[in-house]
Amino acid sequence: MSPDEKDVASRDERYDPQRIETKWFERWQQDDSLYRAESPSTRPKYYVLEMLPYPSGALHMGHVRNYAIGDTLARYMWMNGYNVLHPMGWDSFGLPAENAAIQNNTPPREWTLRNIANMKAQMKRLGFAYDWSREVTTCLPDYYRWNQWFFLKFYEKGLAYRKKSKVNWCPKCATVLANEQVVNGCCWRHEDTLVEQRELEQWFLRITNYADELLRDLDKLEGWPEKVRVMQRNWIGRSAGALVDFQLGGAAGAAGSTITVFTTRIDTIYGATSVQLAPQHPIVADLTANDAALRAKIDQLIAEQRKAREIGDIGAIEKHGVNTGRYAVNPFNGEKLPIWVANYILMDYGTGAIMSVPAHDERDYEFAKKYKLPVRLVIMPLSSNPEETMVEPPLPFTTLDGILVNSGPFNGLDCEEAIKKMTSHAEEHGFGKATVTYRLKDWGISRQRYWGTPIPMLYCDKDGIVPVPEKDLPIILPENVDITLTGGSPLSHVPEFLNAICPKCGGPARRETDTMDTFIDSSWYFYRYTDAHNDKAPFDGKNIAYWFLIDQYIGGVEHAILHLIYSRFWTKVMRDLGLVSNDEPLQRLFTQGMVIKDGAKMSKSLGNVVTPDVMIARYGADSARVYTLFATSPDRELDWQDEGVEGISRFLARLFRLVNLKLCFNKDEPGWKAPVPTDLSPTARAIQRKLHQTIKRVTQDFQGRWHFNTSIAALMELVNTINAAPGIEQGTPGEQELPAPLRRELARDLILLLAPFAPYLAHELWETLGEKGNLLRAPWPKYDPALAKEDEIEIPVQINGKLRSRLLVPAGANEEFVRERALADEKVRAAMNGKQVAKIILVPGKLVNIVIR
RNA sequence: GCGAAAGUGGCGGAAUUGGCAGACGCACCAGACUUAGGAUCUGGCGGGGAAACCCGUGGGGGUUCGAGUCCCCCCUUUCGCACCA
Repeated sequence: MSPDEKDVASRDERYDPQRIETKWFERWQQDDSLYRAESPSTRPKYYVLEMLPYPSGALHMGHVRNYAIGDTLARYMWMNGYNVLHPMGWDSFGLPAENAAIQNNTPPREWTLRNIANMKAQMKRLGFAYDWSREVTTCLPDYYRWNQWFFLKFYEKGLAYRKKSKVNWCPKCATVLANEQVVNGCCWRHEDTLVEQRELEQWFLRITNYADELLRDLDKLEGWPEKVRVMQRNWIGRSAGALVDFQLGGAAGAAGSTITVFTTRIDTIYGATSVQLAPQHPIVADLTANDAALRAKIDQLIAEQRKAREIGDIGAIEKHGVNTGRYAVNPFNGEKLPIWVANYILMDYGTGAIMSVPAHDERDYEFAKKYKLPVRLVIMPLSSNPEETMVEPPLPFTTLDGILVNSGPFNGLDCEEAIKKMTSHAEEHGFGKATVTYRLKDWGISRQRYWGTPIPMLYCDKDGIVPVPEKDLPIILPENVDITLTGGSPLSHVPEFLNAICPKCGGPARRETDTMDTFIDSSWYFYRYTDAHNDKAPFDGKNIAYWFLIDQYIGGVEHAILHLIYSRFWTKVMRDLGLVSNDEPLQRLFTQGMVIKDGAKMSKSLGNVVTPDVMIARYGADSARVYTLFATSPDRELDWQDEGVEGISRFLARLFRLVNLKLCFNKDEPGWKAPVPTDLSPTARAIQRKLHQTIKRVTQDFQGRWHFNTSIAALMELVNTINAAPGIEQGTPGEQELPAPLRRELARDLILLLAPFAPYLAHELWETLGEKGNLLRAPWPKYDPALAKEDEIEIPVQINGKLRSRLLVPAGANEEFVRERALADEKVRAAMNGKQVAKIILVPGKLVNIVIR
């Protein structure tokens, strides 16, 4: 063989991912119907969705992992005959585009669209099977016009309103944030930037109208991780209790005004020994009107609260307060209680005022001890021993397992009953009522930024707030806006946008110049995928009826209370608008783990970033994809190791050579397409058994826990097993231990099992094998339980629980046989050393344990 | 502080229900082929020991014929919540 010939041969034998992937990439580019979902269709549907990315410029490994999981699942479902909807889009409004525009002097639209083009090319190169005919780009008018349309519907229903209030302001973003976007008092985008409070007039969506339903329906979401459900439950923070009015008394002014407290424990009200106000409580201003010294002390409390918020540990600061010298009257017993202002009372929860019951509340107890306020026991614990009922508990005693004492007419009631009766009592006498408070607040959606959906509202001097008529939608976001100007929203500096005509009176009107929070875009985008080009409506209900619910949603857990609660809210409103009939959008949610390297999140500053482009160039897309699935199970954190990708690349090369050179070296050989004979040699039979066991394992991984790492390990085992077959190296049929039909079956099923994980290589080998049809529509292989079954098994023999020997017995061997073989075993006899058998534990097919004395 | 998840070789990780701990891969060691090897193949690879054996799944106790798996206490890590009245 000349050197030239050798080179040619070695090139063919080598797994060359660049050659293979480029070839298929080009073919797939030419056929945009490959991954198109059928709609309408009578076939069973499967809607699998990964969270759409923000087009930041390039994909990172977290994206690759997320989309590899979804793509693998989508391909598996296709091969199982489902009509799969697997779309992709771009969450493309948002602040980074504006920042980039300022830095690079590129308009946000241009920057964004360029990033989209780049990331879309990366996705295609990675072989992700998306139905691009349904692509959704939220920053384009054909999408955001429906944000505006929805906004008008919300407004008609009273679900969108404008109010002036204290709002979260991020100085770096130069805009308002929703409560959900504030993390530990800081901006979710700028973790070191403390959010300020500003008084602004803003648009809000009434998500609190749905608080109860959002909470209740969490119980229905059985396909969601419990972790996410707990986070949403906490965020909604429902708390049932009562409001009670305390009349203000005292020497000066404001007589007759009241302080309303919120309590969940009205049953302890006879134990109240003070009233505590948040330092920002409005009535505090009256109380301090003539007392500069007191005012100064209260300002100090406010400063302490702010400090605590900065530290991020609100619970850890010392409780501290000041006595105002005034008192309030307990409406149940007429008692005069001193009014204090304290740093542990929060203005943004309940009413910002509480009754302090030291005997039955941790915090009140701590505070009362510090300031020597009286502690009055009003609940006695129930004891299982009736003789001991009246033993005083250690304080504070905070549970509901007790009965009332020192509580006038309510003495003797148990706590639960007392809460009901005392609430009614307060209602009947007009000084209180049952109420429910939530931690969830209405969703503030105004943003003082340019790159977002314009809010379709007008301000007319004569008619006030006027919605833009539906026929005038979309309100187009103007181009060529100078976004560097300060003072108000960027759009307020654009006269041709700002100035409009009032549709009611025809007079001049001003447009709203704030834009919408981008979480609106992602709250309903997955409905748009079902009908992406509809220009009459956001979507057609027919399509929703077929495609919804989304069968599987896959993304990071960081959106547990942002995107995922807004999306649920949006669906419920759409249902009440009659647009959809489902109560929830997502049947199942899967949150994949983060990708880290060297123990830390990949980041430029740490220099530990691995980019998809480099991985593709070095190993190919298949290796990068398979590695992200093999390194660990999808729900866990993935610790990236470059050597690991190397190992996967070697595995794919081994598989390539096995199929290409050893299993189907000659497709014309006689009997190639014949059925697999039943009289296989023991070696061939063992390999056939391994094949069926592998099909079983991989199939079960898809149906169960999605532990694709073990699926891929199973494929490796299969490849190793076949490679170890005697004579497999020989390129001539006569010397093969494995008959041609078995080799064909092995190759075929191996390729099918590989197809969801490594689509490029699978397609290449499918063609090598001479198969014509679309691999994505080829049926998933079925295992034959009879062929998967072992006919001889190894049984460990233990003596007193310690392994002493192993027996090789036929699979169905009866107990007596196994017992005798075990007792006759040489190693066992030696280990028993003539001792007496006390007991023999025999687990059929599993083990023998001989207990000796 | 409260709640959840996790802790297994040098590393990533297997071990669906209590039944042979360490599958699979990486790294490493030895060998083969080779002008060469960062290619490929073969073998080895938890610790101790010459071996028989002994020890070993964060630590301590328990249940069981048998525990990585179940129960109790403790430690560590990650995540969530955190004066929510």
